[in-house]
Formats: sequence, structure tokens, C-alpha cells
Amino acid sequence: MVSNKTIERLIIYKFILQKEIGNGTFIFSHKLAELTNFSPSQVRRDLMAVGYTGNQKNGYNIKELIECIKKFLDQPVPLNIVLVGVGNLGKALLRYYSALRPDYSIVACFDTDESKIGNFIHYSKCYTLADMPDVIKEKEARCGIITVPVDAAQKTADLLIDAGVTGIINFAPLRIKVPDTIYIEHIDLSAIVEKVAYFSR
Amino acid sequence: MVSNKTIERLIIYKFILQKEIGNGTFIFSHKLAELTNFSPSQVRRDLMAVGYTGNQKNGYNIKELIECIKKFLDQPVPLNIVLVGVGNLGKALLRYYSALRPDYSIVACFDTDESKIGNFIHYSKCYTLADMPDVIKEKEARCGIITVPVDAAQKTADLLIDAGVTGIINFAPLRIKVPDTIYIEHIDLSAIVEKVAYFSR
DNA sequence: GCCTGTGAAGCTATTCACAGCT
DNA sequence: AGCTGTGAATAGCTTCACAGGC
Repeated sequence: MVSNKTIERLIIYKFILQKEIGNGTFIFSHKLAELTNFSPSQVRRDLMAVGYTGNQKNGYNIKELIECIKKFLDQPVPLNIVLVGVGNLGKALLRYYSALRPDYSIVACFDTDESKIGNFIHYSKCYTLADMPDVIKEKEARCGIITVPVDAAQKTADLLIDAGVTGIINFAPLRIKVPDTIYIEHIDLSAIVEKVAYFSR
Repeated sequence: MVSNKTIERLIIYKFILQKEIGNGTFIFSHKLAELTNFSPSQVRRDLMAVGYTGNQKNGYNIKELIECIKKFLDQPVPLNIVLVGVGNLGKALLRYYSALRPDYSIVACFDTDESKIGNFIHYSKCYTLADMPDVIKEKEARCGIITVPVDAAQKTADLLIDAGVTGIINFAPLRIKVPDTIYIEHIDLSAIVEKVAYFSR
């Protein structure tokens, strides 16, 4: 079993390594550490987890390592995502993620505002909440992004889970409760600012 | 010394407690734990850190506890923030944070696009990068939000730090390097999606 | 009986340090 | 000489479990 933190770093290694392909065939753990601001032993530990083994003379083969991490993360591409709450943040995320196609696709979005229903917002069609079960099933979406107002967030999560979503990214400032078969990531933008305020003194 | 994790939770307690003011004068650790999805002993440990002590009969006095956490976090309100990179995400954050006034203010934003300079975007005037040192000094901004393209992010951070910022929130997908007197928080939206993809299977 | 406060235990994550290889 | 792979040590974080109080 690989820890949450290691997965986080593997994703970062993958991304950083992709930009290093042009700079040589091999990379040392201390170089990858420098690029990511982790420690060299941390890097080597993490690579143990994916089972990739380098060589002592040259370090790690960049392309092979990327493939190995990809295989380990085993993303059945593309990941289909839905977004609920097409406000300002929701719209910005729709555009942000539409630029990352085809790795990830927001395949649909939902809102309660009648005037938005049926519109396409950065390639994603907007549906009513009532359509959620059907749309999620049809599009095989596994991940939901919540950008609704705080009072509607828990209800939104419940709807998403009922419709079959197993991963949630919640931008509303509360700790949504989910069964432990569901993975949830909280991104509380106001709490992040407060934290930076505290530690930046 | 109080840990990063504890600070994170204190901020959450503060927020949750503010919504509980109407529901009674006192709150038990297990109730606060339920609202936040942390454990009761975690809650009690964290409150030890701020030095607030409840009573065995009623638990914690909500208003007193909020005041105590606020005092502990010691935010010299308002925190002045600047944002660099007025793209889609930048604009969405400008609007998001302008709604949280007056706790936090984005007092200025910066961009390289000439057509944006001088405009007000959700109460924040847009300046050129060259104005950054003066504006940050004049507005006494201590925190910078980076929403520029990945290739410009490190240079942007360096400029912010030179201008006197001590805390950074970085939305660009790379691990910006900063001196260890500077606090930085990385929010990599594409990495977050990958992580949820991994754990939601 | 049920709460808080907290030492001690348990668990997780990171770093050290070095054997083994080239 | 300088790298990787990894057992062992350390550091950091969370939970247990219970004394003491209402």
C-alpha cells in the first residue's frame, strides 16, 4: 500500500520529468529532488514504491521512469468529470480543465439557474440537477467537482454519490461528510489564505 | 511551536464555530469533531495548543473559543494580497476573494497584457510588473497569489519576494523555489484531479 | 455518567547512513 | 568517487486510555 503523500509526489515527478525529456536521457535522484524541492532520499523511497529501479552509473532513465509512474497510477484515460455550480469559480475551472484535454474532460456541468440549462460552457453542456443520475451514468463520470454555495454543498455531494461518483473535489468551505468508500479532497480557498497569513509573518 | 496541520484545523474550527453561534452557548469536543470530521481527541489536542480550556460540564464556550482562536492566529486584519496573472483563474480568484471582504483584500493585481493595465477588476487595479515594488510597498501587501503561466511562475515569485512579499499561493504547476523565510503553498489543480482519479477507483 | 486535559502509546512519514555496484 | 536501494533511526502526527472534575 502506497501512501497518499507518495502518490502526490509521484504525480509531480511525472509532470516534472515530462519537461526534462529534452535535457538528457537519464536523471539522478538528487537532480529530481532539486527540481521538485523534495529530498534525494525521499525521491528514492518514492521510486521504490513504483518498483522502478535505476542504475548506479546514470541514475534513472527518464522515459522509462515516466512510463513506469504512469503505469503505476494506472489512469484509465480519459477521466470523466462533472462539475456542479457554474458560478465564477465553476466557470474558471471549466475553462482551466478544458485546456488540459484530453487527459481530463469535464463532460457535463450542473446548475439550478434555469437560464444556464442547455448552454455549453467551455465544451460542457449544462444540465439541471434532476438530470444528474442519467448524465453521470451515461457519460461514465467518476469524479465530481463541487463549486456550489456552502449551504448546498452537502446536498450536492449526496446527489453526486447517489449518481455513482466515487471521487469529489470540494471547493465549498465546509467539511462534507462522505462514506469511506468515497475519496474527497477539500480545497478551501479562504482557509488557504488564512494559513498563508499565519505562516508568512 | 504549533504544527502546520494544527493551524489548518484551527482555521476550520473558527469557521465552523461561527456558524454554530446560533445553536447554543457551549459545544462539546465530540460535537465539534462531528462537524469537522476530525476525532474528538484531535479537537482537544488542538485546543490545548491555543491554550483555551473548557469545562467538564458544558464543554467549550463557543464565543470565547472563537475569540481565543482568533487571538492565537493573530491576524492583523485586513491581510493585503496582490495577485499576478489576470487570466481566467486569476479573474475568478479576484472575484472570489472580493466577496470575502473585508477580512482579506486583494489590493492590486498585475499582468503583462497592456490592454488590462489601469483597469479595475473586481475592485483591484491592474498594474504592470514594473510597478510591483512600489505598489506592494505602498499597499503593505504581505501575500502574493501566482496565477501566471507555468513558464513565468518562478520569475514572478522572485519579483514578489524582492518586492517584500513573505507568503505566496502558487497555482502554477511547478514547485517554485523560495528562501526558507518565505512561506509558500502550492495548489496544483491538475495534480489534484490526478490524485482524486487515483484514489477514487 | 460523561465530560476535559494529557501522558503514553501507536502509527506514519522522512531522513540517515551505509552496503553494494559501476 | 559517486550513485542507488534500503534497514534502521528519527521526527511528526494521531489516537488511546484514564485521572480528575462536574
